[in-house]
Amino acid sequence: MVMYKADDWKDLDRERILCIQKQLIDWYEKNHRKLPWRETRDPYHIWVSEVMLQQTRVDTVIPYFLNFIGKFPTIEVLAQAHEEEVLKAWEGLGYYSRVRNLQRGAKVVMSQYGGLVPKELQEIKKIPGIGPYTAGAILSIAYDKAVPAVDGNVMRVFSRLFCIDYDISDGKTRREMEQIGNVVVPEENPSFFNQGLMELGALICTPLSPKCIACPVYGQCRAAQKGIQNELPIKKKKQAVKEVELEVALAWKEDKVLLMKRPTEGLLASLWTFPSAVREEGWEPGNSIIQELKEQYGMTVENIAYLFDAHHVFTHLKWNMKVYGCNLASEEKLEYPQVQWVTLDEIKDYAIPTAFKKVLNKIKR
DNA sequence: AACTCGGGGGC
DNA sequence: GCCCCAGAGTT
Repeated sequence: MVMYKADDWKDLDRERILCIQKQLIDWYEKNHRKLPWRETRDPYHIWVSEVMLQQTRVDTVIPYFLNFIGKFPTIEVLAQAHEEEVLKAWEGLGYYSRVRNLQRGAKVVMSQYGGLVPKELQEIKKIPGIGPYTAGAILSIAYDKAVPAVDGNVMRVFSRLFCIDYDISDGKTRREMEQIGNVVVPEENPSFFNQGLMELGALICTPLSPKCIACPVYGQCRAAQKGIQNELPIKKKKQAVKEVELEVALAWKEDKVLLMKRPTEGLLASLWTFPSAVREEGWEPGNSIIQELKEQYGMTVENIAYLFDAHHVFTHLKWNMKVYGCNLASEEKLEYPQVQWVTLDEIKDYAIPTAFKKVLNKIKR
């Protein structure tokens, strides 16, 4: 069932590479989508778009990108912004540690690189949040450097174009693919070439039912020649989803509800949520959250009542949320900055993950 | 090398 | 409801 070895690219002749380069770049020039981050060569704007696109589809990213660039138009502004405001601009995008890395990166560029995104691969990779893919994307798109930018789209295209059956969920496969990228990326217009590969993966060479009939490199595609484009790429790893019961407390004081800032590491790091606790095995309903409020903040719950259920599925985790209304002992003092009483109007200023937005929406109804 | 980290779209 | 989508940091 193996088609070609992954070192098949060594057999690629110059003529074939030139053909793929020309057809892809021509196709990209005629067919690429007009997107906000394609209107600029500002390496910072490219950087922001690439970090967003690492995790989210184009249609979702567009409004976030415009808002983010509007609020933080330069590296300097981002470096000096309050983290709360930065997180708020990322609210709903997910993977919140990435935007904290982005801001860390902005600070590094200001302090170590005179405010300019470095142009050398070795240097740009040192910046927090910039790995092999993002480094290649910024250098090729913003600086016209002939380096590969291998993301999931590109690995899928390569696996089909060259009939490579390596498991793309394996880390070393990406390094193999990067070697291929090094061979095929042109000195002339590496920007359009790399973006062309990714655009092809997004529009034509899609994960399911690829549109080979419209593909500019159909004639060069070894998988299509064999009719096995639907069997590629090979991807083995699958994640199991764990289910947990999460108790959530809606603690009211007059018209205000209690919010808490989550720890700076782990799931939904640094975001604001209602107090919550994973239900302990064998505990009475409600007791886990009562215990959490007591142990973490010295708060005493006077009474508690089950309100409703909500659900949220993460990649590897499902929360079955049990939402409780509760009253705290009246004399509770809040000496923790990570604890706030907030009106439903003020809540818009806090970065709240989608899982808890769902709970919020149920309250408002 | 294995694990962690969100949320959305297609069918 | 079940399937799919990804790249970077950490350990």
